[in-house]
Amino acid sequence: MTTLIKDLPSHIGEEISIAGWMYNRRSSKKLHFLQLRDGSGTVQGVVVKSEANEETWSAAGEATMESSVRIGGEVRKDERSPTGVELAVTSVEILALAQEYPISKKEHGIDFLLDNRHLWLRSRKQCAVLRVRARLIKACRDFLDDAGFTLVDAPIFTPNACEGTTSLFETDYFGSKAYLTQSGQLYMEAAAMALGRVYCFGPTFRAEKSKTRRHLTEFWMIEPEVAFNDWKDNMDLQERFMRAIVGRVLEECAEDLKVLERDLAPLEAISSPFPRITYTDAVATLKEKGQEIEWGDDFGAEHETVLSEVHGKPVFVHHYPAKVKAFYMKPDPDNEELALCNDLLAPEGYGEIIGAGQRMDDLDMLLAKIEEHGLPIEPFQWFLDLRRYGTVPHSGFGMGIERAVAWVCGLKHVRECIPFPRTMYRNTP
RNA sequence: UCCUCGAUAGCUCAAUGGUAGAGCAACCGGCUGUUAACCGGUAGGUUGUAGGUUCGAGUCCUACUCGAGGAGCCA
Repeated sequence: MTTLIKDLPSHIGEEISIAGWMYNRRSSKKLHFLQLRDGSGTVQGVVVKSEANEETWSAAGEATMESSVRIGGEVRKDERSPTGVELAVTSVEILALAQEYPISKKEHGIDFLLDNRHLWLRSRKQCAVLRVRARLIKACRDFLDDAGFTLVDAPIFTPNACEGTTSLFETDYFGSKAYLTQSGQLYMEAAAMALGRVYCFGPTFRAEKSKTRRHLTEFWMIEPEVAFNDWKDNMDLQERFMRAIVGRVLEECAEDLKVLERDLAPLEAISSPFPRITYTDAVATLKEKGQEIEWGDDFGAEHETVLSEVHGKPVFVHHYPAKVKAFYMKPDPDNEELALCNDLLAPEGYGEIIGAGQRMDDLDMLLAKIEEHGLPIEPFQWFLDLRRYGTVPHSGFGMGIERAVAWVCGLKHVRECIPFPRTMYRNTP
């Protein structure tokens, strides 16, 4: 019978057994302090030479860092322990003696840590990030499921680009070309015409040679799409969505955020309404702040940082120039130069975590846009069918999971927000 | 693709052009309560690769390889 470390406080005074790994040991002549972890938590096991049998004492001294062990002992209350309990060890069984462990207690460089990502995952902070990621994903899905959305999985192999401009990973598909998806959105538009409210959640691939703290070549994106929602309904949905998921993480991951030393104030600020500014006003604000930008330019990373710093909470920027956005964005009927789209910029310099828009629902205009962007018509025939058979206004958005996790956890780089990051120069381990 | 920076012990880093060093990890010893434990000792090196300058190169020069940060693009 194995007890989880996290459950130890409810077993005080009992003789129990735990199974896990020894992540550190501190020893003196007559004492071993075994630092143990099992994935659910950590606890200190104390072996006293005068009280332990010889076998237990020597096994405790022989276990190397990260050896897997089964430890038996009595759970004791102890005020010196951070968790309030420790284990008075009566038996130590070494399941597998670990070789010299590469990751030491001192600091390491990022290159070494990424080379040893498979081992780095065992450290306290990385475990906390993975738990926050899992909770955040669950919060996303729960929110959408409860709001009447149906999960619809989009294909990973696709015959064509969703957005023409970005580069795709090309694969051989039985002699012809196929690409790894860069968005499930077009397929969600089809699904929304069937089920009304839908979303997909899956991996996304971009072959862009981006080398920044906000980019991965493989990342996860959640993409809701809603029939009959206009661009404004869409922003309302995003705001409720963000509030729900960040709120859930604040509630359920307090311990992990503490381990990550996350300042909670910027996260708690999401409870008040998010500012909504037009692209045109945003450009004016940037000029006031001394930024170099002209109307019609897309924002750079620094522009996004400056804009989000003005408000200290997520901020919507809407009505971008149609030119800088994808072909499927619906133009504003009052000003065709503008698109009915929005981005959500996270505070603290985390940049764009949501890209959103109302979709082009008019067949002829969509045809014209596809031609304008120099895209082939044939692969898009099925997409055009959606406009031929009962087209409706619809809109949706995509949120990058790693960017959201980076912001929530207060991490500098998205590569720590995914278990095994894929970047331009790294696809191992 | 472009710009900047970097590569020295297993790891993190030092070393004015003049004998390659420290801390951590490992190993041995010491310590009755440690919290990245502490104290003493041992071992550990073709300084990323290939050339060049020099009496002498970890250090200066050239090329290459690998990586990091940023730009563009995006989530």
